[in-house]
Amino acid sequence: MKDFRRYKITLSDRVKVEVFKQCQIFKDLSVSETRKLAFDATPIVFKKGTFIFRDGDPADFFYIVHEGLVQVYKTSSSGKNITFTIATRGDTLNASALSVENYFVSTQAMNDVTVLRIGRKEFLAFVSRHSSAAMGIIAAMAQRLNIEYEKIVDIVGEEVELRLVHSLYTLASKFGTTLSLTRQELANFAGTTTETTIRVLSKLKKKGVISRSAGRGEIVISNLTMLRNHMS
Amino acid sequence: MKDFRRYKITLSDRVKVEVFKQCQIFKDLSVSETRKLAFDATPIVFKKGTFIFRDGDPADFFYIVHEGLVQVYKTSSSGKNITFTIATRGDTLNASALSVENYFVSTQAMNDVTVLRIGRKEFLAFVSRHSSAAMGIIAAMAQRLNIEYEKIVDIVGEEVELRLVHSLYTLASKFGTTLSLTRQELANFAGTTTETTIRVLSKLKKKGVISRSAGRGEIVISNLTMLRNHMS
DNA sequence: CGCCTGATTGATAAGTATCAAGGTCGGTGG
DNA sequence: CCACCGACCTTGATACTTATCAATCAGGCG
Repeated sequence: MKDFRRYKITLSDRVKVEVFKQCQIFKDLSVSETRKLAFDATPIVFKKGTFIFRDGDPADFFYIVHEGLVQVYKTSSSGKNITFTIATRGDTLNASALSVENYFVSTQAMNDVTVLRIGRKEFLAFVSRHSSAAMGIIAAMAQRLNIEYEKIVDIVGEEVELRLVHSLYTLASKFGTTLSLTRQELANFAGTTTETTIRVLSKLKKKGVISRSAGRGEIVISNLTMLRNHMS
Repeated sequence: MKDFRRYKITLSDRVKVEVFKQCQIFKDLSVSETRKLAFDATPIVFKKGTFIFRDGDPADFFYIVHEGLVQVYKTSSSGKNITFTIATRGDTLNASALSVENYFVSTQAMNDVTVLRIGRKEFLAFVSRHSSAAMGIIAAMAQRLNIEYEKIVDIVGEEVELRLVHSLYTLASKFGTTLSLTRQELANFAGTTTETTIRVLSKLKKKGVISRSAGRGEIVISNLTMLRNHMS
C-alpha cells in the first residue's frame, strides 16, 4: 500500500479540527461550527511530485493542507511554469474554486503531503450557511488578489534582481530563513530562469545576504536585514 | 458647480436599482433585496482624469460604475502604471476592498464618469446578511483572480506581440471592435511601452487585423477572426 | 496661429533568455 | 562498498527581445 502515489489515511477528529482552526478562513467560526465541517473532511496523502489537481480539472473538492508543501502554479502555452504560492499547513488550495466549474491552477506536492478534502457541494452548502466563513474567504481572496497585483507590477516594472529579492523576502516571511527550494523552484516563483536565479544568488552570496554553504535544494538567508535593504 | 472635478447628483431609485441588477455580484438577489442596498447608494460624478480613489487610501466606500470608463491600475515604484481592468457600467471597483483596511489599487476616470457608492459599514452589513451576495462576490473575485493569474503567465511566458493580441481580444470581447484607448493606455494594459505597442499595431495594420484609419485615441479591429488566429 | 498631446519611426543599449559545457552531490543497484 | 547515474548547480558566450532615447509629425483646441 505504501507504494501508491496517493492514498487515504485516518486522522483523529481532534487533529482535523486543529488544522481547520489554523486556516484563516475559519478563524471567526466557533469551534462547534468548525467541527461540523472538519468531521466531513477526508485525509489523503500525496507522495512527492504527485498532482493534487490540475488546471482545467473539474473542481470537485475543496482542499486544506495538513502536512507538507504544495506548489500552486500555472503552465504557459510555451511550457513555462509560474508558481503563485507555496501552500503549507492550514493553507487552502482553492477557496476560490468554489464558484468555478474547473480548477484554474495546478497543485503539486513538493514533498510527501497530507491534505484534508471536502466535497464541493458540502463545502458550498456550509459556506452559504455560515456568513463568517464566506467573509473569511472573501478576505483571503482579497489578500491573494493583492499579492498577484503586486507580482504583476513587480514583473512588469522591476528588474529580475529586485524581483528575486522580493521573492526571497516573501518566502522567508512565511517559512523562515532556511528555504527548502531548488534554484528552479525559486526561479519559477520569481518568474525567471534557473540560470539567472543562480547568477543573482551568487551576487547575494558575495554580499553576504545569503549563505555560501547550503546543501542542494536549500537556500539559507544569513542576513535578513540586508535582504530587506535590498528591496528599496 | 459644473466646474468641480467631482460632485454629487441625484438619480431616480429606479435607475439605481437597474445598475445594481446589471452587476454580476447581485444577480442572485431578489429585486426587493437589491432595492434596500440601491436606495442607500449615492451617485457621484467624477470628471475625466479624476481619481475615484488611490492605492493606499482608507477603503471607506464601495463603488459601482453607472456611466463611463474607469481605469483600475497600480503604479510600480519605478513609476510605471499597470492597468488591470477597465470598468464600465455595472462593474464594481472594489468588491474586494470590503475586508481590507485600504484600497490596494488606484481608480481613475477615463472620461466623465458616474458611480454609485455605499459606505463600507453598510455594505459589509448587507453582505454578511445576504449569503447570495457574498457568494456573488466570491465568484467575481475568483474570476478576477483567474484573469490575473493568466496575465502573469502571459507576461512571463509569452512575447509582447502575443500579449498585445490577447489584450486586444480581451478588450474587444468587452467593448466591441472599436476601442476608445490611446496607445499608451493599451500599453499599460498589456504591460509594455507605448513605442512597442505602436510597432506591433503597425504590423497588425499591415496584416489587415486592425484598421489603418482610426482617429487619435481610437483603435478599430477590422478582422476579429484574424485577431483570434493570432492568439494560438 | 501656435501649443500641447498623442502617434510614429529610427537608432541604440541594456537586460535576460538561451545554448552549451562542465561540475558536484546523493542515492541506488550491482 | 563502490561505481554509476541522474538531478541539481554553476559559469561562460551569445543572441534576441524590448526598453530607452531622440526627433519628427499630425491634429485639435484655446
